Amino acid sequence: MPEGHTIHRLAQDCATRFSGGATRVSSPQGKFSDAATLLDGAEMHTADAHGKHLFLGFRATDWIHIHLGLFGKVAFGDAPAPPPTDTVRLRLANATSYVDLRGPTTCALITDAEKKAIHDRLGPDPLRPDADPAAAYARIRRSRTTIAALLMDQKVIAGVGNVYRAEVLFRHRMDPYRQGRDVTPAEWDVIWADLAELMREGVRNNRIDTVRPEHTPEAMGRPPRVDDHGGEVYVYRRTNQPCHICGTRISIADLAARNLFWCPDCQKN
DNA sequence: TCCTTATGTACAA
DNA sequence: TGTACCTAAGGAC
Repeated sequence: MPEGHTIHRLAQDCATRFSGGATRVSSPQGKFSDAATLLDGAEMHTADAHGKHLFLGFRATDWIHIHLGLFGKVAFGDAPAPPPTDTVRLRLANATSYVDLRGPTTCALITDAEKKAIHDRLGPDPLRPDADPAAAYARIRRSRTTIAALLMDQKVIAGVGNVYRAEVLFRHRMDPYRQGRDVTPAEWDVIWADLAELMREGVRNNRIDTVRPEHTPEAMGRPPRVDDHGGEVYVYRRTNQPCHICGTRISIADLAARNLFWCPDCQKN
């Protein structure tokens, strides 16, 4: 479930389980073997997240840079760690815990300078305390690109993925095809604040829930949603199902090679 | 057993 | 814009 909230939660859990003390580092699958050998036995002193990027700090200037991509998965467990399967790209283990990383787009050993370059090319992350929403709006306000595409652009805002994109636009009744330059400062302020709150809750619960209390299945007298992504949502992956608010069937479209979901009746502005 | 799908990104043309 | 990459689950046969 790799949107930004997943990565921040991952950073927290890595810090809880592995900071302080030696960490065994290995790459059963092999693609990270050389770096794993260099780091094996060192202490993981920092776990930092920016958008969908995770950085695990070892020694003075060594970082493991992880990006889950679309398929990457992480599994934590308590010691003793079972024999790894042959798809485990990275395993960290200590006396009490282990974590296995599979299928990431990126798992690489990088330097401080390379880490900084990644931060520099990413937009503000609503989950980071240093994030400046004005920096995101500065790009949005002069763009003719649709707000749906801008929200997915990690240079504009870091950490938002396809679920949060669809859901935040629905929550503010915004037409996904509206051009960035037609989004007002007041509208952006509200969207940013809402994203920050939704994503913080996502970190807490390790899942995405976006449905307001008055629209929950219990409040609306409908059956609870069952979806393997785990959360309760308005439009994401609800193609042709009735909108929770107005009953119109949810639309799907292809936008920049990703699925876009929205209610054509509620989101006309 | 094969095919499809997925919450993502980078690079080539 | 198209394609490659990484993995696993679910459904069709």
